[in-house]
Amino acid sequence: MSSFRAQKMAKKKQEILRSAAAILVEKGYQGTTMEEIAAKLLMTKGSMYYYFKNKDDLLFQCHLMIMEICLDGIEKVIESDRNPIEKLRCAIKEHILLATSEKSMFMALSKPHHNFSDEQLQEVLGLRKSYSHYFDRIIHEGIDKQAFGSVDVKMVRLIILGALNWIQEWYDQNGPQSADEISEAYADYLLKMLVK
Amino acid sequence: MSSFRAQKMAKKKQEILRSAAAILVEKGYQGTTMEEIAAKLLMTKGSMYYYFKNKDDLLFQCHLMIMEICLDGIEKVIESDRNPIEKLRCAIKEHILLATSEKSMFMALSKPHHNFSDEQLQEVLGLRKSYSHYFDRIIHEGIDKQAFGSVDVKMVRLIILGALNWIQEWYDQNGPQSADEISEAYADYLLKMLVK
Amino acid sequence: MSSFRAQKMAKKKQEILRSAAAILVEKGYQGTTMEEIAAKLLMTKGSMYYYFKNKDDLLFQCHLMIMEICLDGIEKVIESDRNPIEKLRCAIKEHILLATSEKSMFMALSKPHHNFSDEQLQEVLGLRKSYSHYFDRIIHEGIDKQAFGSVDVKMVRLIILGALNWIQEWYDQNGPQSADEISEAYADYLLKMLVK
Amino acid sequence: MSSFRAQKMAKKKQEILRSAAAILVEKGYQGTTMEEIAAKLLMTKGSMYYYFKNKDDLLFQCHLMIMEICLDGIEKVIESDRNPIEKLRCAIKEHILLATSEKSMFMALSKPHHNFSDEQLQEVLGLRKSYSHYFDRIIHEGIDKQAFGSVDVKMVRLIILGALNWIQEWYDQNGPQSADEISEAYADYLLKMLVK
DNA sequence: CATGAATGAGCTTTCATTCAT
DNA sequence: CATGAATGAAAGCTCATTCAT
Repeated sequence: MSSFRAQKMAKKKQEILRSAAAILVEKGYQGTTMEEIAAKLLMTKGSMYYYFKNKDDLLFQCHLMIMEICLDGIEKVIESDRNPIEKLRCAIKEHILLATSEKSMFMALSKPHHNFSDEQLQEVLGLRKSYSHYFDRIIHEGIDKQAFGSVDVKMVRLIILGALNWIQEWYDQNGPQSADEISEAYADYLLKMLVK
Repeated sequence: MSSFRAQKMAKKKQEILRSAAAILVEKGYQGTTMEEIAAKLLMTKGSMYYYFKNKDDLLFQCHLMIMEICLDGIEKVIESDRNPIEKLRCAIKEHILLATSEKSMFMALSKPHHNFSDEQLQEVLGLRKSYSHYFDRIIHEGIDKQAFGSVDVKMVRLIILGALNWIQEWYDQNGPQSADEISEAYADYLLKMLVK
Repeated sequence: MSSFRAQKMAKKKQEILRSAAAILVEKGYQGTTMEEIAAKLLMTKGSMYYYFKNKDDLLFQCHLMIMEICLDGIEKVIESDRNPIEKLRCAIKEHILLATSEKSMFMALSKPHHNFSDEQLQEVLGLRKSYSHYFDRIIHEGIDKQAFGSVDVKMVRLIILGALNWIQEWYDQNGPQSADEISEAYADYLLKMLVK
Repeated sequence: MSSFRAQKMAKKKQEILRSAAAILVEKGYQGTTMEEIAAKLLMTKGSMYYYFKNKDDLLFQCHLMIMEICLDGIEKVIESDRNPIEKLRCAIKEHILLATSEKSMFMALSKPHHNFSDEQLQEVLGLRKSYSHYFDRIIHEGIDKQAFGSVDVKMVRLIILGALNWIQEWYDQNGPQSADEISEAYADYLLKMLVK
């Protein structure tokens, strides 16, 4: 009943967010206009405001949605019964696949400080931290199980995430390398930093 | 005489560019206003247009300037008589130092495609390619001299530059780690991907 | 049957008008949104358009309703068998009570010229004129019966109505003076202008 | 030098304020658009923002300007060596002349609470209170000197100001009565409330 | 009848850009 | 050369209004 309506609204919101994410990743926050987002969905500017309070809100929800997808992905990896090496390889692959196919804007919005309210910022940073922690956990596990050498966990994680997020800058859907090949190669090289 | 004038103008241009770069890195292209840039230099908006055709031009020159600094840095490294391992270590350190101290916006401006004219874009991409090639040359040299394993040069370079450029996202001047320490650690870990 | 429906509709209309009047008086015509009016009645924006053609119409009907109440009030006073002094005193009291309790927007909407159609404007002005005439009649009656001095009727009426309508600007339901006390005092002072 | 520029800017500001005041009085805050104000001065919307931070600021300065004019007027009356009756008569005349000729919006903007920031509101209310106090002072003086009966000062002042402010609602520059005649009549009648 | 959803006109505001002085 | 001033295009946002269901 009312939940039906609510669900329909939620679907529409998701649709908008998905579409908006692509543009936001492409052009950045300031470079994206509400009109553009609307036009891509054959809507009008005004209609967006039925679903989202304002541009900031839209961007924020975008962030949340993508972060959730990312977190879902890595949580499954964490909970699997793979060994740490395989876990890290999977996490890397997953991240790259999201970043290339789903237009993930994970951590893609530089300096979110300038766009979000304090409250929103806290939530975004919290989720980012969660995601980072999952990576740290895998690395720690590897060290404990002596699969990895005793590295500076935070540093290594920053290197890995940096390398992964940079892919969006140069990845070309029609380029010579498939996302799969890239992720395979990335996983191989990055793991060399860790395995004994 | 006219060269005197020209030199004075060049100085002023440099001054503006240096100041603008800092703000541009902080707030992004669209988030930075001409007024802000002018205010920081105690100028007025209008005056900027004596030195630069328009905002895009300013951004473009900014890019050129920073790229030149970066290229100067790596060229010196290339021409030194260090071995490949030391060269790569130096290049990494140099890049990080520029990225943290000089507020380099090297490659920091994502997707320049949207702001530059075709002509400008070609020049920027050319310089970026030059910079990349220098890294590639060091890696190739390492492989030839059997200091590095036979890696996929382009892939490894992308990983390295990605990791380096990400530093700007989290680096905090007042944080616990100095740029020096970071660069040391980064160089160590990244080299692990390469050395046999 | 149809009269039953009609009656039910009329009731609803009244309900809406009463609620709308309060907000309109508070925030003015332009400051009041259809949504606000609807929300206060737990309706939706769209539903209002079943009862009223548009916002102007709503405002117009609002005016009519309130004017009718005011006119009813003063007509009863006129028809009573009080002497002119008592009639004027009553009329003043009645006006103040309406203005403070019932949130009368009598003449409260300044410059209605900008919101109403010509036709509507004529009707509103007509009713306003009627109301004014009732005051004039009382004053004339007082002069004829030598209860009042021979004043400029229109001028005195304008003074009285101005003083009365201003009350809405400063009246505070929780203030020290009750509407009753205010009306008592106002009547006393205003009558001093008239009585010999 | 710089004061010359500043003075020129101040002049322009005044010019805008004067023009804006007229429209604001006519159409109210929400009904007035920046474009209208600009158009009347053969300017463009954008230019207004060179002189005023935003619409609220413009309105606020408008208020201040008019209040200052009003206060100047009544201060001169207060300081004159007239007797209380003449002072009150002058104050009333002055107010009416301002309200009719100068398009005074003194206290004309109903419910300023909805448009001003707390800080601004305090200042506006402060000035209003000052103006009111001047009237009170005259009335008190009259009572002390036994020119007036012992009336409720606040009440009488509210009646007077209400009557005066209402004039804007019906005054017509081309009407039969001149502002002078009106003010003469108003002063006469209103004083009857006071004199013994 | 009522409403959820969509629309589009209109408003405030920002800002790159221009130009007379 | 530098600047104060002006401009206009474009953005974000609001809201009266409509309409299929």
